[in-house]
Amino acid sequence: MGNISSDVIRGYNDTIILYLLLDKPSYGYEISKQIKNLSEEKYIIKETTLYSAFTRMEKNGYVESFSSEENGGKRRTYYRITEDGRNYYREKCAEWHLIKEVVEKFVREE
Amino acid sequence: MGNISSDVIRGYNDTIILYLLLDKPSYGYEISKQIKNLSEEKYIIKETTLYSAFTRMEKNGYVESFSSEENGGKRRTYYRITEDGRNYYREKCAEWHLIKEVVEKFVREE
DNA sequence: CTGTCGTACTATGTCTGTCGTAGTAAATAT
DNA sequence: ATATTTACTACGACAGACATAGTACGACAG
Repeated sequence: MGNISSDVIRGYNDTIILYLLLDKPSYGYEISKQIKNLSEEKYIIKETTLYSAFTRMEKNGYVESFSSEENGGKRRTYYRITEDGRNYYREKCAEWHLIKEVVEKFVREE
Repeated sequence: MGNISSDVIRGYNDTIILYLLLDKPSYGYEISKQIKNLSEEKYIIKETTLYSAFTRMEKNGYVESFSSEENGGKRRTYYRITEDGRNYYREKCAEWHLIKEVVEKFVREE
């Protein structure tokens, strides 16, 4: 339905992913499910978007990856948030409040 | 300070511009001043971003342009919002409420 | 034992919007 | 006379999202 356009969420994909890594490491498929569930199907991140966000954030030092060989199941790449990642997340949260304030001056309510 | 990154405002430039055209036609320089003032300097749109938004939106039929030769001053290109533009603006406002709801599930307050 | 579905990715190339840089030119202020 | 403000246009670069496609393993049904 009233689907979210990629341009409006664009600035927040990293934030959303980092949020889901705050408490424990996770991996692509799980993250994508959590986004879908937490947003109540309102936002479903594209696989390519998600995985390219991981590589980008690893390059920027916001997350680090490790492999799970064990657990019998399929091989997965887990990501763990770093201190830099936590700081970046906090900055993005602060920025969100600013953005909200600004955009709402230009959105007519009714 | 904590300046707004282009990625987060990206999806809203068109909306912001259209908002400022709702009541009367306007032109680049004026729009850019109004964005700056209304946002209390929190968001200053880049000239190139603004003018390319105009051309894009004209192509999409959201605005139409006309020239002011008269008035003695410099030649300006004015833009007037169309019916399609108004509809698009309304859709974007609705989307904003959705986005807000979604993003706030992933932003930690404190 | 075969095929389909769900999981868990990787690779590649395209598109769009923003931005950096630069330049033009008229009007206005100093 | 010169600098600043106004009002754009042109061009090229870049980053993030996306479409499309492909790989590969495990589970489970028929």
